[in-house]
Amino acid sequence: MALPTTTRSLPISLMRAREQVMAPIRKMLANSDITEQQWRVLRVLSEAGPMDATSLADRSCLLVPSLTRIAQSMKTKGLVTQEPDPEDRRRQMIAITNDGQNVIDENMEEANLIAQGFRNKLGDDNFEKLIDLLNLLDEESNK
Amino acid sequence: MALPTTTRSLPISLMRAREQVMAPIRKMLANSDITEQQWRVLRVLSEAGPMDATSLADRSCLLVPSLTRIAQSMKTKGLVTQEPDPEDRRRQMIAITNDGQNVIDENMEEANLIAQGFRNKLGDDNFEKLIDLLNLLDEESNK
DNA sequence: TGTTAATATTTAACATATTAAGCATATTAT
DNA sequence: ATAATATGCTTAATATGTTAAATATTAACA
Repeated sequence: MALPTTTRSLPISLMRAREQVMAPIRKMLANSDITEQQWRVLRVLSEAGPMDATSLADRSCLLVPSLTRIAQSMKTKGLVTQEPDPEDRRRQMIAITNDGQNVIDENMEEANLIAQGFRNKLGDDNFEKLIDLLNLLDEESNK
Repeated sequence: MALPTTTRSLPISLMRAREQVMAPIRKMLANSDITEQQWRVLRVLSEAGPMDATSLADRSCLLVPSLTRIAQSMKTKGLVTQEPDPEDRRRQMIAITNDGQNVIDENMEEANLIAQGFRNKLGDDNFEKLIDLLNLLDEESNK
């Protein structure tokens, strides 16, 4: 057992890969003083428009309690607004503001370059294959 | 843009896959009242023997400040010991205890079954290919 | 209509992630 | 030897992850 088994461990490899992919994104976002989670929230709202907290959490890959806090701090920063749905006052509708959209606009180009960099690193075929396999892990067994 | 781009986003796919892979492991460990991070620490110590905190953090995929507190709580639980290296008293040597090894022994079989489940889900070739691609993301560009 | 169940969100409590600062010990250069 | 630097770890501060409990609203229904 000369070489550590962690090199061939799926959880470990996933974790390390995620670190590598996230690092340049976090670095980019530090200039705008937002976290990667806040970035995801902004991107979802920018692409899909206002939505309720549960849907937003789901699409942003956040747990609902995390989103609650993130939305609060983003409201304070003026990046999003939040108000109850008149149809169902349990629902909190969250929307991006102009300032929030500006953060998107200021960073999207670089974000695309970063994504392209990883694609180039693997090659197009491998890149697509990787995403297919990752998505395959995320299917069905969610019972 | 009918379908969300997040399905083909590498960071998002990595995150979701990691969630799916970790979920059953966390569930298993809840019975032993330890976290997945503590599990990683125990496994590294069990496989590689006592080592200093920085090496342990690196091999456990933890940041050093996180390891500091995790080691503290694991000492409290009696899972590990910690004492300064006589050769260099800046270094803290951390070792697994018998109780810690018992946690490994009690869970390893099920852990292997969980890992095997994901391997079966993808198929052997895809599983190896996936790990290769993930490891490829984690190379070189670490400048 | 009043009670119960379900839904949507928030709060709480504890653990980790991340970055920066602080501290003690070692090393290096002069 | 000693001041400057580097190293290894801890502490601190803020943010998120995770699970459970609490709150508010709506739906179901006897």
